[in-house]
Formats: sequence, structure tokens, C-alpha cells
Amino acid sequence: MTKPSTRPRPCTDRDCRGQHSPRERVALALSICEERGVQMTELRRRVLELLWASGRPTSAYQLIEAVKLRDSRPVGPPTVYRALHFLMEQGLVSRIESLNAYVPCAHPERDHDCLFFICNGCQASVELEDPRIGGLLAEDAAVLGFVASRRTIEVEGMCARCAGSEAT
Amino acid sequence: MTKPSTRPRPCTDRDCRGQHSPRERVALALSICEERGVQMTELRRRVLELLWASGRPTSAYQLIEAVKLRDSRPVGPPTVYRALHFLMEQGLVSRIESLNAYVPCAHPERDHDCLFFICNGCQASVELEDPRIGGLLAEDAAVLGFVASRRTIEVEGMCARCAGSEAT
DNA sequence: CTAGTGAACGAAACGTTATAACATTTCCTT
DNA sequence: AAGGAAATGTTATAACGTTTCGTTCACTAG
Repeated sequence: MTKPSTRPRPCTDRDCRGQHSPRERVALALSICEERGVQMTELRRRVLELLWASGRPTSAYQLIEAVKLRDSRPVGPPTVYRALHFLMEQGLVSRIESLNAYVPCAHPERDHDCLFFICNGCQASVELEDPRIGGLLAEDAAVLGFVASRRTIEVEGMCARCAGSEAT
Repeated sequence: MTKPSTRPRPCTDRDCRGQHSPRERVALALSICEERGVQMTELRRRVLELLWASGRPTSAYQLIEAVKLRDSRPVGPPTVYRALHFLMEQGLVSRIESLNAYVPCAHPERDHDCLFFICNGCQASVELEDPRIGGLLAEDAAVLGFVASRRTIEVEGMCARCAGSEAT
């Protein structure tokens, strides 16, 4: 058996579908921030934990409620929004535009070019990487002379479970 | 010279970039609605006209103001949102999720699988079709067993003009 | 013709999402 | 301790969207 690493290891499996424990993910985020010399404060960490714990895209106001519950203290919208902005800057969280909601990023260590499949049945979302799509978008952008900075790719529909159970 | 068609003709050029007169586009929308047996009412038409006239992604509340100005009468948010929903159902308008704004669809006659390039410099957006991306998304969805119903593909950045003039 | 039906519209209130503006705390540096 | 930068707290408000309910209008069956 190989000796376990002293720090949490990023997932290197492109097809892992984000099946990792929240605990492990938060620990990875901590070490990433340390490496980058940015501060993973108590609040930021709490928001990230709550996002991992939620298991589905979560709105800022749901997070406000969740922090209140968890820490027994009121927090204002700007407080949570600032934490979310920080986490997004660090690639630890993504925003799902079509839901006005936020999800923890399964692969913060990689420069991510994620796309999201969002289930209308169970409200869950699955993050996926497909570099081919990024390639095509880059190609199309080049034709237009367009300099891209941010991509949003979201597919709404029904996940396998929900589509199956709906078919009666 | 060929005899002109009696109804506005859809653009069949995949690379046309939506360079058509607003007037022509609204007329096409009218004939499409007639064909489908749905009502292009005064209000819906006005909203579509204003979207074409705007030339950039326009928020619902900007449209509310624009209708007030144009028709010298107040309209409430639900009024405009209903018109927008109708127009989106008919494929005549698309919503840009990352801007909370709306754009007229350049190709209402085709089942559209559009992607948008949105310029942070001039606020303009360009609609493009790239069936290859739809293909890849379908492929990825199939792997997940996901049944897709709606796609959102948006690329933010700088258009050729703005990127050029900024480079000084 | 007119009564019924359903789609579309008008208006007021409300709910949700996000930021502006300014005060305070925290923590590190000197 | 004093100063300063980053983070957070607080209040208010902007921006986006929906619910609810009542009315109007066009179409059609009787």
C-alpha cells in the first residue's frame, strides 16, 4: 500500500461525478486557500460546508437561513454574498445562472470548464467536464473575434432516476 | 430577378449573425404565429418590436419603461412578463440567464439551439448556432441517462470591436 | 342576438435576489 | 499601543419576478 498523503488529494478521475465526502472537500478547499495565501475564514468555510451539506443548488437566501440556524446568529445578505463571491473567485463554488443558486465545485484544483445538468424532478445538479465543448466554443469565439472570459453551460431536464420513476 | 415571396422569408444562412431589419423580423413573427394559430396581440407585438429596436439584451423592467414611453400608458410587471413568456414559448425571444435580460431570436423558424456571446464592453450580444455543441451535450446527457429539455449556453467576454479599441 | 367560455390584460401587493453605503471588528505590522 | 488592510455587520434599497384577483374581449353554441 502507498503511504497516504499528508494533505487531501484532489480527485484526478475525470468521470468521478463529484462523489466525495463533504468533509474531504472542505479540507481540500482549506489547503488550496493556504497554498494560495488567501484566507478561508470561519464564515467562508461555513458557507462552503453548508453548500456541500445541502447536496443541491442552494440560493443565497437559503444559505442565510442555514447560517442563522447553524450558528444561532443573524447574518445579512451582503455577508453571505461576499462569502459566495470569494468562493467563486477561488473556484470553490459555481453559480447556476438559470436557478440563481450556488453549488460547491467538485474540482476546485483544476481550472474548470464545467457544465451542469440540472434535474427538474429532484432539484439536484451534476457537474461535468467536457473539454471538447470548451474547444468548440473557443473555435466559435475565434471566428467572431470574440475574447471569452466566462462560460455558462447549463442543461435542464430530468435525471435518470427521476425520468425513470416518472415513466410509471 | 425572382418574384418576391408573399410572406417574409426566414433566413436560411447559418452564418447570417442576425443581420436583418427589425421590421422584417416582426413581420416574420406575425406570420409564424398565424401559421401556428396563436395570437400575436398588440402588446406582445409591441414587446417584440421594442426588443428588436433595442439592439441589445434588455431587462423586463426596461421593457416596462419602454412600453410606457411608446404607448403613453402604464403597464405592470406581470403584463410584460406574460408577453415575454409567450414570446419565449414561441421561440421568438430568448432569455439570457447571466444578465436577467431578453433578446429577440434571430431564427424563430428553426428549432433553435442557440448560444450567446455577450460583450462586457458594449453590452451587445450575438446569437450563434453550433449544432456540434448540441451534439456533444446530447452525448454527455446520454452517458448520464439525463433527458434534456432546455439548454443555456452563454459566453461572456469582449467582442472584436471592444477588444480592439481597448488595446489602445 | 345573446349568453357562456376561455384567453388576454390591468392593477396592487408581495416575494425573491442582489448591491450600495457606511460603521465596526479583527488581526497583523510596526 | 498606533496604524492600516481585510473582513464582517447593519440598514436600506435596487432589481427581478410572481401571486392574486378582477375585468375585458373575442369567439362560439344555442
